[in-house]
Formats: sequence, structure tokens, C-alpha cells
Amino acid sequence: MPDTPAIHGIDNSPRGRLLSAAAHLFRDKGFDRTTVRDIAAAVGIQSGSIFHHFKSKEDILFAVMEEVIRFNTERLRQAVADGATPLEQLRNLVRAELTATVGDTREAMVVMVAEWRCLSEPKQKEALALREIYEQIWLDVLARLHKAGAFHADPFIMRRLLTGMIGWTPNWFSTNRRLSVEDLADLIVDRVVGEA
Amino acid sequence: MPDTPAIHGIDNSPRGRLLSAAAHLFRDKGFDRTTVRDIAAAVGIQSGSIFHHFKSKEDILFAVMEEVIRFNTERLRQAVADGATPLEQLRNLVRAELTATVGDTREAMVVMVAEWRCLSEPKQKEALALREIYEQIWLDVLARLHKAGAFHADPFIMRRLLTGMIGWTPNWFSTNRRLSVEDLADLIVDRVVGEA
DNA sequence: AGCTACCAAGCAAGCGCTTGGTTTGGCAAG
DNA sequence: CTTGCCAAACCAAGCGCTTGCTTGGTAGCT
Repeated sequence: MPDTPAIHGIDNSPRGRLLSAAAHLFRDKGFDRTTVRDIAAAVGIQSGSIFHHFKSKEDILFAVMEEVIRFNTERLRQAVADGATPLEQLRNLVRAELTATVGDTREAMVVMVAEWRCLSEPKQKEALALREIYEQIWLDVLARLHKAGAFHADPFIMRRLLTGMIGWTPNWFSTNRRLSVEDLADLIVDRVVGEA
Repeated sequence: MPDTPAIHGIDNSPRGRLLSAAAHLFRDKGFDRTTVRDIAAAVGIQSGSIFHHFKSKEDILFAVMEEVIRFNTERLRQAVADGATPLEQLRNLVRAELTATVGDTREAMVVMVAEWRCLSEPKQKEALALREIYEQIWLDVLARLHKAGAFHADPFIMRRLLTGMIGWTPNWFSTNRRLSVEDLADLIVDRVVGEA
């Protein structure tokens, strides 16, 4: 029963432990190369027992994504609420998404972007609906900044560049290096409101 | 015999057609969800006949990656050679990688980042060696710019932010929109040498 | 008694790949 | 111009294995 480190926002129930283990394995080997036998072994049960908690392997993947989107959407809401000015809100948003991406929900976030197409089309649509709520929070703040003249480019495109910059960080950022999440967030914010 | 659109830098031999078709399918459904029967059907042959050209399914994936890295490394070299100043070289590099990423080698580029871990470890190392040559071209130009005072951040980190911005473009950029590759390149270059 | 959580066994389908043999196109000797 | 030949390209069939998932039953707690 090798316990996998829990993911922030996922509880300690049998179902929750299954989710954390699955997220870990999905990130490591990908959804398709992870067998239900792998997941079962990671929490110390038989492979068939998984289907008492989830009705299919795809459902596990979907649950991982759903949980991480919901949890981080709430985090974004907090980030905006905690900012007095649009610029402060942007900085908080970048910090929040960075924390999600290389911090406490790292594995699940990586799985979400990497294994998106492993979902059936109906499930993709379901997840997309949740994702759009998440994105709207970003777009609102960016639109406010744009209106205030903080940058000239299209807010939509700016969000996409930000998504790219932040989404790539798991491939290189290491927590135990000298560059902190806060410093990296500042660096990224500067790419938007460009003060060289 | 549904012909898949060829990828730039891959010839028209039976092997080349197999590679193009495979790249297309790998991008669409992922490496694991693509069967050798799918690939065979895409070029109109029997599944077993594939192993006359490649000794394993993994070899097909590796060949796709190898071809696209080699081809685009040469493109980067041209981009640097065509630039008179470091800033011009950077702009050319961004344009070149954007063209590779959303243009003529799009499918193969997407496959390379998305299906990296589907390679066995030895093959990963082989591909990584090629990739490092590619990256060094970027780092040289960025280091020169940094020395000249064009930006203050660490060139390594700047390259990673660029990789993220450019690497994410296939998920949103469309060639038939009003934003051209050149304009997007300029926008991205401005994120580096920040003139707001 | 009834519910949640689990086990032991295995089925049907799909997978990568092998095998042995056949077609095809080019090309040099007669 | 024919003939014989060879290698590249391909076919038809299927083997052995892994996969997601099902089934029927059991242990333990309330």
C-alpha cells in the first residue's frame, strides 16, 4: 500500500486516495499506459474493486480533472478578491495559477492539459464548461487592465500567451531552486505590463 | 487510400507517406490510441506490411520526431544567418519556430511535445541530444541579446517562457484569422525586449 | 439486516508483431 | 525484344498477450 502524496483539494476517502494515486500515475505514464491494475496496486486493492467507486477508467480521469478545475477556480476567485487594483489582481492570478501548476495540484494540472483528448467527446464538453468559468475570471481582469491602458495587445491573445508561459513551467520549474514562485510571477507579469 | 497532407521535410517514399500519416494520427488521437492498423489503413496497406519499413511502432514515432527536429534545426540556423543584428535574429527565430509550430510541420511538432514519454528511455536520450542542439541556437542568440542589455531576466528562463508561449499556439492559433504569423512573432518579441 | 468496501477469477476484445508466401518494377544477359 | 532474376513492397492469417470490465461472493461495521 504505497501511499501517493495527496493532491490539494482531494479528500482522504477511499475514492479520494484512488484519485490522488491515479493522478500521479497518469502524470507519470499517461492515461493510456496506466492500467487499472496499476491504480489498484498503488492503493493496495484488487483491480476489480476500482469499479465499485468509478464506473469506468475514463470516469477516474474525468473526476481528477473536475476536482482540480473546481478547486482552482475557487482559488482564482480568492486571488481576484484579494487584489485592490487590477494590476494587483493580475499578479495574484499569476501567482495562483503558478501555485496550482507547479505546487499543490501540480500532478492533476499536468494531467488535465496532457490527457485532455483521452476523454470522450461528451465528457470533454462537460469539462470545457467548467474550464470556461475558470477562463472568464482571467479575461475579466485582463480586459479591465487593457481598458486602463496597462497593455495594448488583445486581452484574449494575452491570456493565451500567459497560458503557454505558465502551462509550460512544470517542465522546468523546480521548487528548491533560487527562483521562487513569487519572483517568477513578477517576471511573468512584467511580460504583460511590459516595463522592460 | 485517403492521402494525408504531407509534412514539410518528409519525402514521398512509402516510408515518408507512412510517417506523414502516422504523425497526423498521433496528433489526432495520441500515440497509444493509434493502432498500427489505423496507420496502415491511412496509407492503404495491411497492418503487417508496416513492419517491412519500421521494426516497431515506437520506431515510427521516433522517426517522426527525428525528422522534424533535424528539419527545424536547419530552419533555425537559416533564421540566425539571415539576421544582421541579435534583435533581428531573435525575431527570425520566433518566426521560424512559429512557422514550424502552427505551419508546415505543425502536426509533427505537436506530436513531439505531447508524445515524448511514449518513447523508451534510450530513444528519449537520442532525441534529447538532437533537441539540445536545437535549443543551443536559441540560447546563443538570447545570451547575445542579454549581454547587449536588451532584457534583464535570465536568458535560460526567457527561453522557457518563449517555449511556453510558442508551444501553446497550436491550441488556439488559426492561419485564416486576421492575426498573421509575423504579427504574432512581433507581439512575442515585444514580450522579451519589452517596449510595452 | 443492510450497507460499504473489497476479493478471486476470468471473459471478450483489441493490441503489437510474426510468419510464409505473393506481387511488382527495373534491368541485365541472351 | 524477350527472358530470367532479384529485391522491395505488400498480403492474409493469426499467435500470444494485455486490457478494461464483469461476476458472484465475502468480511466487517452499524
